Amino acid sequence: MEQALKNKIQITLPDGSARAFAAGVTGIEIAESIAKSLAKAAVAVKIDGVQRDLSDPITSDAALEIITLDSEEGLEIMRHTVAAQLLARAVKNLYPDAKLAIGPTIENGFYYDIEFKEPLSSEDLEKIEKEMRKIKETNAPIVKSLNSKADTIAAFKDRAEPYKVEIVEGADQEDGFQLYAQGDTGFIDLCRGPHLLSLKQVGVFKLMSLAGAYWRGDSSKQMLTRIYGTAWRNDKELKEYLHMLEEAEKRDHRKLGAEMDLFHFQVEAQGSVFWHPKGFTIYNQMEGYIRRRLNNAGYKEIKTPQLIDNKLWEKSGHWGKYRENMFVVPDEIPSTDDDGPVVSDKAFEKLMALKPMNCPAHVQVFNQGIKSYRDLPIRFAEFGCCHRNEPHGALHGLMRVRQFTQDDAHIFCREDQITDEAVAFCDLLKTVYSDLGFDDVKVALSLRPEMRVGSDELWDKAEDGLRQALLKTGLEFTEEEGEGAFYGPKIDYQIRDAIGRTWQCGTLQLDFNLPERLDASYVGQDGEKHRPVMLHRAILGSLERFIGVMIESYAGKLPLWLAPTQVVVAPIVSEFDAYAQEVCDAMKAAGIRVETDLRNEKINYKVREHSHAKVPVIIAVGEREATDKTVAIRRLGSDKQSVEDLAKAIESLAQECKAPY
RNA sequence: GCUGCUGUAGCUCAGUGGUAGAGCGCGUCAUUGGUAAUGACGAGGUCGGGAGUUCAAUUCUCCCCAGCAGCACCA
Repeated sequence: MEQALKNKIQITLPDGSARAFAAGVTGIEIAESIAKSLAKAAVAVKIDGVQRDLSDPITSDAALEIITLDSEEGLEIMRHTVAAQLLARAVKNLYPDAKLAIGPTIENGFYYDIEFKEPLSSEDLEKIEKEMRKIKETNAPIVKSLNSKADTIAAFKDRAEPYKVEIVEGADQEDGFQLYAQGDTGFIDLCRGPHLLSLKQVGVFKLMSLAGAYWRGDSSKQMLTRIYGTAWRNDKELKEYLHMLEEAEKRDHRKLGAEMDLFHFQVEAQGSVFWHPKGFTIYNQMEGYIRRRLNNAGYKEIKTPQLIDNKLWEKSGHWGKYRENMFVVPDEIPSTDDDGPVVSDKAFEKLMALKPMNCPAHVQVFNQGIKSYRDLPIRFAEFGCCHRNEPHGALHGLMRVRQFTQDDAHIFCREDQITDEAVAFCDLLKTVYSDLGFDDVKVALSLRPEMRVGSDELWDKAEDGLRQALLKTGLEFTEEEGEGAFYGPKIDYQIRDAIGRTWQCGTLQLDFNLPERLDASYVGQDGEKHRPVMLHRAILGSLERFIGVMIESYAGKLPLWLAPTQVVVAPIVSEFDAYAQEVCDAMKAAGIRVETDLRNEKINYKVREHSHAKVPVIIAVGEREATDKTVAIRRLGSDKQSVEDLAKAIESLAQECKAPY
């Protein structure tokens, strides 16, 4: 009796029901006992919340959940199997010398980092994919074994897999290394699992691209070849995913920027934007909108120098920590002698740098005159144009440039003002994002790192100040231990765009360091000198990048107030050019950005062209409209027209075309 | 910066060891038309830059530059 009890274990299912099984029962056996269909759909189990293989014996009472392919978790496990079993084995079949590194899953797919003797081409990718299909057809069972450290190392040394050896050697466990084999094919892969029971359960997959990636993400280490792939439950899902990728490509701001004639780049100013009239209209609208918001929130706008002597950068600490990202200029008049050097050796004794940040300059403004505790908080805003010497490979359209303008501001305040300032900032940021169409904001509070300046009391106060501010604003947030900057804790804000991608734009950073280094102070109530706390903050981050995000999120169809051309007035026949001009002039007078299209083209052609150019409102005027003093309005994205009285239309459009603030 | 791929007309892209082609756009002319392409004709290119192989290179080889993807870095 006692013996029998010992051999029985209680398995609790997610619905709360419990069943008894013999100790050593496996997940797949339990699934089969519940329903055959469940066993068929099962890909893994969760035992007490931990993912395990269906074939793992369960030896003690446990809460068990069966993971099926329908779930996101199940799909991820399937992708993992495609990477670690199909892709890895296919590569080893075709390239026996290839060295496998790691093959995790990522959003929408997976990759595998592998060292090849020769670089791969896209034809190789097709070859590998073909081989994967062949392997999948074998429906081979996937069998796991548990091994000791020594055995595992020996197995991979035997197979000349140095990366696997390195992984195992670096692991702190001594036992229980999981090796997955496919039947008796001789293929094994090290993996934390779980994996499918057999290749039979694999859905559809496609290899997507090749890229380089450093071993262990370290740029000083070996560059491996990364093969990216995607896998889905069925063809329909794969098709939808590929379609989504196409859509994202269509929204690419670099493409839309060229099509819509907003901006361009050229080699003579790599990484810097040439704004065209239409693009700069958007830029100016954004800047004007933020300026009004900041002004209303008690900020004072300033403008500080572009070129600053390196002495100040030395004091601020940028020279030591940030110099490789700075553009440095000798302060000497260049020689006009064509044969000689442009500047003398001596010129390098006096250097200046284009500012990569505005903060040290803002402290200079703060430091003018004596500040009293009564003056605080002081909020200096600047549309500061910064230059950063970014690695060439990092440059990416408007998203990553070498010259950009921040909607930057620095708040100088007392320690007791941190929370109020942070609350005010969070509120402002929420309002701005909402005005711009971003209501999904992810917030992270980064707390003290190991290496830091400032006392623990100060950090306590600062971290709690930010935490209270977030709670007060009602923004949901996560806390990231150790992720703060050495000079203070920070809040990072990520917005989610129309197709679900996230962008880091806004930030609020406390700084205990810079006021100290640049000797900023105010006179307290006690008549003594005190250090102000400095808050760095931005909402858009960089105007360039944010406009890029707006273009992609709106797929070029910007809100009316931001559209470079808000209205085009097109006569149907040239007889009514004069009326079109009259409509245009009246709208212009009402503050609308409006143009006429008097070209000798059919109305169809004009509608098509301006629709492609993403003009939000097209007004057609012909005989009827001219006679009745009306306009026929057509909105972008609709093929309906509405005929309205001219004066009324101007009034309502003018209202609609206004910025949200 | 690293790895790989790419570079042909304003744009999208064919193509070839023997001096280059399409569509769109652009220009001219005709056409005055009611909501996503009117027609005809025409102009446009040192085939990214440099070197090499060759009788001959846009095509093959090497170097450089730039763009793209990813990595690393980051607003």
